[in-house]
Amino acid sequence: MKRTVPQKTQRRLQPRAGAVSAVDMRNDDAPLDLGMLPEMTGYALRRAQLAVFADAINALASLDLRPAQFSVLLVIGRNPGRKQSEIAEALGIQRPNFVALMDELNRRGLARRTPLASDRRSYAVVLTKDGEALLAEAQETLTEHERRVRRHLQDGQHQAFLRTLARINEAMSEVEKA
Amino acid sequence: MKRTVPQKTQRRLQPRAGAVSAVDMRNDDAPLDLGMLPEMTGYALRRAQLAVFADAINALASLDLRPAQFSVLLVIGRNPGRKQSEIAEALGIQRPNFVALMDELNRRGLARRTPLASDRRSYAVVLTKDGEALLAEAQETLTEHERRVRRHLQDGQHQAFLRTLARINEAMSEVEKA
DNA sequence: TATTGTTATACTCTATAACTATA
DNA sequence: TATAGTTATAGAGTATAACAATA
Repeated sequence: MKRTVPQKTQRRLQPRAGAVSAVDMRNDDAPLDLGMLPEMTGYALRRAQLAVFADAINALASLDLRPAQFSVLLVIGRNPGRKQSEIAEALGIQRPNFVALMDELNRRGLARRTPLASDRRSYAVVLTKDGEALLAEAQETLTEHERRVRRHLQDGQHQAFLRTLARINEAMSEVEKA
Repeated sequence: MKRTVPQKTQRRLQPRAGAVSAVDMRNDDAPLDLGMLPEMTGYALRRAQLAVFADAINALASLDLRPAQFSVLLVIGRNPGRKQSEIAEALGIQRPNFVALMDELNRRGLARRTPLASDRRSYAVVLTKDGEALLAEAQETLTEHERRVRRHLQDGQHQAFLRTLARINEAMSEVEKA
């Protein structure tokens, strides 16, 4: 299998004595240039969100809860007796994806579906005593987590920061519809 | 459109002769209570990140690029000849997951692997002409996207905002190691 | 022994179509 | 016809173990 002319993939053959290509002259130790990425709002938002979530996920793991499970417990606890689809919508979770989530909370004895007499297609969802207790623990755990996050924001700064995040969220979500 | 009775909120029809459970007495029209969620930094970060990314994803879709593909093109373009594993690490992408990403860019003629004479285990990755052209287009597209995002930040505010995001990212990433 | 690229695999999250039983 | 819950499924994204070639 030998070729004479334009090798199909341009394989860089042997060093060919001194024939160091431009590619090989680079400094392999320098940190990579990320270009415009660090100045992009979305990139910065994503990195910060992942870093904050890593701490929250780790904290909730001690209760065997993931963030989505916590948010479901919280919203059911705050709105007992609402329909399953209302809880899902409030959290931006699609109805089909909510089923397994709810099944798991039910299996663990944390939440229950109860038939609605007024509409037999629907279920009202409520927390069990165990669910309320676990929710209370999770809220304490996440309050500590939130303190860890806010340690890195100057006093009073986090209010303005949260407002900015909410404004971006609302404004960009509107654009989305257009 | 007047009504004599303010039943708007109490529209639980068919009270069914006292057979109404506590669950059924709720106001089904009120927006749900999200509890502590809106005050949590991580929740606000996530919502904002998703909203901003929705716009970026939509913008990049016209070039048949996803955000991860754009970031790979960008970092290769800025650091031509680097090893595949270096590009992946700079973007926080695990080596096994980078393979299919790189395969796809290669299949589309946007990037190439070229053998490294100095270490025959490694490949240096570079953009093709097509890859450079598409990268340039994508950067223009995302610069417009970034303008749309910053329209919602007061003048000069976005610099402080980006710094805050970066500080949170760095600080929380350190904690992570501990 | 350690590292690079790779394969295989698995689990989460998300998104859509379509079924059922009700309304 | 339309809606609530469900099933099935598919696509990304992400994570780890292990192998071959090479260092």
